[in-house]
This record gives sequence, C-alpha cells and structure tokens, in this order.
Amino acid sequence: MPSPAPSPRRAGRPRSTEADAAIMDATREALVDVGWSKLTVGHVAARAGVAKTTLYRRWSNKGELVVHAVASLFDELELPDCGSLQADVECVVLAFADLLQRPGTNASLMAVVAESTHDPVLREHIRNAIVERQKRLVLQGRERAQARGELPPDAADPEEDARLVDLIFDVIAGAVVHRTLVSAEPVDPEWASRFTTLILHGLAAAASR
Amino acid sequence: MPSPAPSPRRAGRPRSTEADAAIMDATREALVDVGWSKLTVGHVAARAGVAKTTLYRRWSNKGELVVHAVASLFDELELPDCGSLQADVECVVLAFADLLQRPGTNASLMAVVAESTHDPVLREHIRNAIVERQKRLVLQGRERAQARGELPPDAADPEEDARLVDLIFDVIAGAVVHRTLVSAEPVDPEWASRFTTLILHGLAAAASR
DNA sequence: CAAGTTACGCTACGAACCGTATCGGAAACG
DNA sequence: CGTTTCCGATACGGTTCGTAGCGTAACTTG
Repeated sequence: MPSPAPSPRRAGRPRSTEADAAIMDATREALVDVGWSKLTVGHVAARAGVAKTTLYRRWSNKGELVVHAVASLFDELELPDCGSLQADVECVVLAFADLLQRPGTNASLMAVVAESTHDPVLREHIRNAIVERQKRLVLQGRERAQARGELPPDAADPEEDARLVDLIFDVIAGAVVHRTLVSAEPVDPEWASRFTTLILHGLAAAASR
Repeated sequence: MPSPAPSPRRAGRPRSTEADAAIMDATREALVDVGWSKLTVGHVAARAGVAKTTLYRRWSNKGELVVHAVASLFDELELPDCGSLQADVECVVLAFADLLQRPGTNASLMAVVAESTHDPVLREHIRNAIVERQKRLVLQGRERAQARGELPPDAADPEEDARLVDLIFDVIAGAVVHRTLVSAEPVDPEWASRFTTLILHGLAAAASR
C-alpha cells in the first residue's frame, strides 16, 4: 500500500515493492520494541535496510508512516460463517481480540488513535482504513442473521437503521478494545460468550417493542 | 500531586506548590494545543513561567509529566442519584462522555494509554488512577438498583459476580470511549438512552435464565 | 542571628533526531 | 539507445532532550 498509487504505469524506474514491505515490517517491529514515542524514522530506515530518504519519499512524517503500517493489519479481518448469529458474533469478537492481543497491534493502534486526536487528516485515515472496514462486518453479520430469520428486516427509517448499526459497532468494538487495552484482561471464549449473550438479548428485547 | 511526597518536613527550601500547579496547568493546556507528540518539555516550562530544570526535578521525562497531569482529571467523576437504574446509567454515560469530549482529556488519555502499552509501571498507574475509580461507579450503581429492587441481589458465587461487574464496566466505558475517540461521533442524550436501553434489556434477559 | 540545607532561575552544553538538499549511480521505460 | 525516475549515501541547519554548573532565594536547625 504505497502512498501515491502508481496510477496506470509511469515512465522510469518504479518504486521498489521490496522496500515498501521492508519498511512496513520494520515499522511494526520497531513499534513493538520501543513504542511510538521512542520510534525514530532513522531507526526504522536502518532496520529496513533502506536509506532515510527512500522512506521520506513515501511518507512525509512519522504519523503517516505508522498509520499505513497499522491500517494494513486490519486487512485480514473477515467474518466467517459460524452457523448462527450468536456464533458469528463470538467468532468476530475472538478474531478481533486475537488481532489486538498480538504484541504489535495494540501498541500501534493506540498510538495512532492517540495521535489522531490532534490531526484531522489522520482521523480521516483511520475512519477509512479501520472503522469503515470493521463496520462492514456488522452489516454483513446482520444480513446473514436476517436471512436466517434471527433478526427482523431493516427498519423502515434508514437513518434509524444506520444509528442502530453504529451503536452495535461501538458496543462490540469498544468493549473488546477496552477489555484488552485498558482493563488489560484477556478476551477468552468464556468472556466472548457472556458478552455476546448480553448484547443479543438486549437487541432482541429492544426490538420487540 | 508532587512526585516524591515530602514526608514530614525536610530541611531547606520546600518545593513551590505554585510551581507544581502551574506546571500541571501548562501541561494540560499544551496538550490541548499541540498534542502529545509535539509537546516539548521546554515549551511547558516556558508556559508555566518556570525553569526547565525545575520541571525535571519533579518528573524525569515527558511521560511521567503527562501521566500525573491526566490522572488528576478523573477525580471529578461521581455518580449522582438520578432516581432509577436507567437514569443512573444515562447520567454516568453522559458525564463520562462529557469528560472525554473536553478538548484536553481525550488527547491526554489516549496518549497515556498508548504509552502504557510499553511501560508496565505506567499501566499500573492507569489501573489505579482511572480504571479502579470508574469500576467503583458500577458497583455503586448496582447497589442502588438492588435497593430499589431493579436488580437481583449478588449472585451466590462471588467470582461469577465479579466477572459480571467487569463485563458491564468494559461494555459501558468501552462503548463511550470508542464512539468518542474512534468513531468520533458525539455522545448525546439520545445515544445514551439508546445504549442504556440496550444493555439493561440485555442484563434483564440474561438474568432471567 | 548564623550556619546549613534545599529549591530556584539562568545559561550553557553534547547528543540525538528531524526533515531537506544534493549527488552519482542503478533500473525500468520508449 | 536516451529519458525518466528511483535508490543509497552524505551532509546540513534547526529543534529538542536531559544534564551540569552557577549564584541566589527560602526555609530549618542550633
């Protein structure tokens, strides 16, 4: 995921995809080792076996660099079909938690989110690269559940509908992130089951009015 | 909150409490203006009208400085009695969101949490200064609801009981934090009401089995 | 009051990092 | 081929870090 997409095909020597990958890997490794605040561009470049100038040609500063390194981690999130709504939610909760619990991810994600509180551009990047990607999982899971008859069809009011999806998304992602990064407790199958039961019952009860 | 507590009374000139307060204020203000990554110790010192060396005598680096400035922000969180469980939860959700939405707090909190992923000492500070303080609010709200008959008494198994409290805490705090800092959407009364309805119905349904 | 102790503001300093510029050479295009 | 673009290396001024030394201010003890 190089920063300026090489549109169709340009003249001259193309950017080294090996350098791209080496920089991303080195960034994530360095983030694990030393954290955001002590991560230096020069160190990343050396670790990647790349000149510092090569790095600056792709990302204009530390923030840009780390955002792209982190966003690519979320590419792997998918929603397997586990048979039922309860199982689907538990699956995605566990997959998300597993991603967060990997040493590189939590430090990286938190660092980027923290930085975004003062950088609107960064915040937009996060929305596009992470939030929207995850929100699609919620929509996908709901469609399946509706096909199975586990959930009622979309509400008449599309706005009302969108608000509900947003709420579910914040509750699921928020709880997993909070337990993992703030409470620093593990998200194991038992917790996932307990949590899923709670919100599905809440959904069912709230919908039946 | 000076770093080394001046035990009983020491000889020599005491630390200036005015300097303490000025540094804390300047740190929070600077955090609002420029964020964590661009905050410099020299800038804070100048803003506080204090020599840089005076600052380094109290906190050994930027991290220590910011942690103490942030932790003190959470002293104000209390649980007002709003009449019912639903109202109590909505109150605390709105109060917590209000705290997070104040310009200084979200940036500071995220910065500290991010930094804590690589600093066990910091993580322990956060647990004590923030997590435990908030978890007490959950316990307090439940006691009130039990007195009103809105919730069943404590479960027979104390461990089971603690797990439920932890779950509720992560769900509430996580959802509010996630909506505020990741989704970057406002926590208004309507959202608070919708959210509270969801989890209370979930709790009721889950308890009735 | 005098002596001792500690904090203060100020200045200066080496080290590290940032982000930019410049250069010769290498790799892909037409 | 020649052109274009990227690469690695080196150098640079500017900023911040964290420490050290100094003379002075404030407070405690005898």
